[in-house]
Amino acid sequence: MTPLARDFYSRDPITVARELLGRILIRQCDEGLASGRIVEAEAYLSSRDPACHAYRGRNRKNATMFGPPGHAYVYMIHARWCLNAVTEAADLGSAVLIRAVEPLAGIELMQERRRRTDVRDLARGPARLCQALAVTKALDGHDLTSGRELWIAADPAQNGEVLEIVRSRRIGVTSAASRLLRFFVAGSRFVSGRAGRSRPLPAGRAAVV
DNA sequence: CTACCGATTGACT
DNA sequence: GTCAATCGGTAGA
Repeated sequence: MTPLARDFYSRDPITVARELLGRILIRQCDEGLASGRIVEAEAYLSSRDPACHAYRGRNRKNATMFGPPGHAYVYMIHARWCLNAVTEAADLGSAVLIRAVEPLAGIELMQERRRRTDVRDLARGPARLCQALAVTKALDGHDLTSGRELWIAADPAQNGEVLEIVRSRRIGVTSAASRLLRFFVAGSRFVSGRAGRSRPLPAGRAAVV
């Protein structure tokens, strides 16, 4: 499982968010290995996006967002951790929030960490995913291209299949709420929020990309 | 030092 | 569907 290279992340966050879907997020630590297929991600567009933590410039908390692309930006919200990948270029502050993965390896480990047995509840949501994969502030600034501890790789089983991707408003954001910067795999049961219930698209709510 | 907030979750009706 | 607990970071006194 070779890690995606820096070039992958050195593109605009919308492209990276879309292309992260279907890739494998891998967590290796003393307890063992756990992984999942990314099925949901959101783009945060630096100074041109009021919902982005970097919108008002650099501070102590968001410093890693302004570091090199391909590094993890981990922050706490409502007493829970969330994982981003820094994108585009250093000093810009754009990133992709990884919102959900479909559990693959290490399911028992994830069940212990989450204290839940239902596989659908293990990593559906940005903070659940971090709990399942033991992602904390300790990994803030970690290099996702290193192939150690935490990284992202292509799915060897995908074989060039094309994913059907749906685009919608981001979840939970209070500013720039109307922008369609959330992407998820159509029909996946492992997507958070209003998604699994795949109804026809009420105009403006979600659109197939 | 205290007050307030949030890119959430889980329990509940 | 609703709603309150959650706690580290930040701002402000």
